Amino acid sequence: MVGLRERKKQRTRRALIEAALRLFDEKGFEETTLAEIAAAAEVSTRTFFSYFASKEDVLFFDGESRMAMATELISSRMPGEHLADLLLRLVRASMGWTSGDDGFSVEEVPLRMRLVMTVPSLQARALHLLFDSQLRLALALEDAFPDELDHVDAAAAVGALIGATKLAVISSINRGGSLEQAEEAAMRAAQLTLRGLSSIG
Amino acid sequence: MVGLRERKKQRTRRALIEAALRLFDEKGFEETTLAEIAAAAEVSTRTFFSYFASKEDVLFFDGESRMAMATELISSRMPGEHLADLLLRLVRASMGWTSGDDGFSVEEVPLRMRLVMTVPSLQARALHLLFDSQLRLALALEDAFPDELDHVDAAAAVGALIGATKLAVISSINRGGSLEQAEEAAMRAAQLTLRGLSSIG
DNA sequence: TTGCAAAATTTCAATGGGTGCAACAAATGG
DNA sequence: CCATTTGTTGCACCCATTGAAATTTTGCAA
Repeated sequence: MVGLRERKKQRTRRALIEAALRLFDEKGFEETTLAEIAAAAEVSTRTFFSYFASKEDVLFFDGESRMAMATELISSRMPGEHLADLLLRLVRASMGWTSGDDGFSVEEVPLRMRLVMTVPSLQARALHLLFDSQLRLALALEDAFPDELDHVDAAAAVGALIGATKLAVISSINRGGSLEQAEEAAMRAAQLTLRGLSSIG
Repeated sequence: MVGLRERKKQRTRRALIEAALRLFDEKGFEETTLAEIAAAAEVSTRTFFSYFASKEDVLFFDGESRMAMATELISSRMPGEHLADLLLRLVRASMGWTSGDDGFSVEEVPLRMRLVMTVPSLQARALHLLFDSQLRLALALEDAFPDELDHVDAAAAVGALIGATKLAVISSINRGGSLEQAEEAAMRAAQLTLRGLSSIG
C-alpha cells in the first residue's frame, strides 16, 4: 500500500505545496507563475496539474483533511446531544485545527488569510470550497440527527452558523481588526446563531 | 447627461448581454468564446472588457441594481421596526426582484440558475458576488439600527439569514427539487433563522 | 535479475481569457 | 469648425489549462 511509488508522490506533492507557499509569500500570488512553482519543486509544469486542479487549489491543500475531521466530529454525536451543543463543539474544535495529516503547521494560516483577503480569485475559490463543505456538513448533520432534522433544518443550521461566523470574521478583519479580534467576533456570532438554533434540534 | 454617447454605450452593453445569454443558452458557457460573444454583439473582443471585467460577470449584469434595491429597502426601516421584521420584508421583496432598471425580465432566471449550478467558475463568481453583497448589507443594517446593533450583530444577522436560505435552496435543488420547492425551502430556512434573530435587535 | 505492464512524468502544441498600448474614430462643448 | 475628451479597435503578449504522444520510472512476477 505505502510503496515507494506512493511515498514519492507525497514527496512531490509536498514539494509543490512548499514551493508554492514560499513563492506566494515572497512575490505574491498573481506574480508567481506555475512555471516558477514547478521549477522550484523540480517537476514539469504539466505535472503540477496531476496534483492540483488549479493554481488556486494548492493554497487549500488541507481542505479534505479538515473536512474529514469535521464530519467525524459530527458523526461522533453523543446519544441525545442537542444540535446546538454539537455545533458548538464543532466550532470550537475547528478553530484549533491548523492542518491535518498533511503535516503542515499553523504558520501558513496568516499567509493564507492575507492571500484570500487580497486576491479575488483566491477569495472566490475559498468561498466555493467552503460552500461545498457546507453541503457535505449538512448531509452529515442529517445523518447524525436522523429523527429530528429534515434537510431544510440541517441546511439552515449549517448555513446560518457558518454564514454568521464567516461574515463576522471578515467584517472584523475588514475594519482592521487583529486575528484575535476576528476570532472573538467569530465566537460571538456563533453563539448568537446557536441561541437561535436551539429551537430546532 | 443622457447624450448620444451614453445611449450608445447602453445599447452596446445590452447587445453584449443579450448575445452572451443567448449563446450561453444555446451552446453552454464554457463552449462559448468571448470572440463569439463580441462578434454577435458586433464589437471587438477587446471592447467586451470595457463593459465587463470577466466572461463570468456578464451573467450577473443586474447585480448592482438588485443591491441598490436591497440597501434602499433596509434604509427605509420604519421607526421602531424590529430587525427580524425588516429582514423578513427584505427576503420577501428580493424574491420578487427579477431585474431592475436593466430592462431584462424574469426569463433568464432559470438559465442563470442552471448555469450557476453546473459551471464551477460561475458558481465561484456567484458566491463571491453574494459575499460582497452581504458585507454591504451588513453595513446598511448597522446604519438602519444605529443604537441597537454593533457590527458583529449586523454581520451575524445578515450572514445567518443569507447563509441559511442559500444553503437550503441549493440543497433542495441538489435533491432534484423544483424551483417552487426551493423557494419553499428558502422561506422556511429564513423563518427558522429569523426566529433565532428575534433575540438580537 | 530480467522483462513486462502499469503508472507517472515530460514534452509539445494549442486554446482561450485577460491586459497594456498606441492608433483611430466619434461625440461634445465651445 | 476646432480642440478635447471618450470610446473602439487591432495587436502583441502573458499565462493558466488541456490533450496527446513519447518517455521514464516503478512494481511485480517469472
